[in-house]
Amino acid sequence: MSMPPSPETQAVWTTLIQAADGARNQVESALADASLPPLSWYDALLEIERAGPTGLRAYELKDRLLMPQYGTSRLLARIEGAGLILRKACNDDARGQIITLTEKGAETRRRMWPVYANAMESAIGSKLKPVQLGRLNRLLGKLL
Amino acid sequence: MSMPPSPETQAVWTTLIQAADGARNQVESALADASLPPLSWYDALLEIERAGPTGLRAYELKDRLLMPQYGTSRLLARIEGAGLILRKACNDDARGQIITLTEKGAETRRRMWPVYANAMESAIGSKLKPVQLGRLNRLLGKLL
DNA sequence: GATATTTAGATGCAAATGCATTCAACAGCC
DNA sequence: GGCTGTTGAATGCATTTGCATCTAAATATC
Repeated sequence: MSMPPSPETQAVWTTLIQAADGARNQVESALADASLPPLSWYDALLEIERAGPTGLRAYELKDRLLMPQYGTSRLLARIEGAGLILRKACNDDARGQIITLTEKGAETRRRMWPVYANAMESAIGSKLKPVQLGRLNRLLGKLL
Repeated sequence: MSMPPSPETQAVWTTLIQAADGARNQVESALADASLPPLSWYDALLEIERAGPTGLRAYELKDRLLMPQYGTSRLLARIEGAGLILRKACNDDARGQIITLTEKGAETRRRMWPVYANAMESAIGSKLKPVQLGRLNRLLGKLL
């Protein structure tokens, strides 16, 4: 069934893309200006930290980050290269690997947060009142 | 001044990024599945078409597409390679170029639209009622 | 009118992304 | 056990992006 999009739909499409790109760019440049790694590293580090000392499997990370498999593989390679994570062999599955955070990884994530948080606040929080944030979040949620 | 982002702000950040990426991916794959060029081509072709037979300058396009200069330069090179636009020398500025659409370019844009429109509708229009679209658009607009 | 600054656009190089394929290990089935 | 299909992860190759720089033309300054 092929309904053409209403003008309102088209307007939402445009502002949605622009707002998201704008916000992301602001955050990315804040991190870059502070000589910190990009956003994708933060997301990965956070998930790995959340998994605790047990660590987690690479495919779990890919699921949580909503990333393609090869993207995860390469992201992990870079992050490991920077010494922020460890990849150990997995006992119950010889193909798999267990990923854990190093102390340096935890520390990097901690240093990234204030910069990230600050940029997020100025790109979003400062632009809307709390009630509006709630409404916006509910509406955006329907798109998922 | 460094206010930490409220949980609502963080929630909006997350859903905003996810919703935008999701919508964009749906549109991009719809185009790819139909063996059509990517979204960025559409935006460029549309702007160039709007400029009419007079055409427009490359830097105007960059301003309208909110793209970095080198991105525009290369995008135009690819689109020209596909024979969808013409780049002519500019009379009043020897550095400049005038970009116009070829018939093939116009036709390609026309063929892309239904696919684009359809994906946009299913990613956005079908998920919200008209009133909600209006509200969402107004809220997103505040982020710009 | 010579010199310095800014602007339009391209490009070399490095890094990231997408796609398809690879390899090895696992799981199911006979 | 042997065979088939599936899953976890890596990688070769081409395309795209980002950054910085470059060239040439235009504009401003003196």
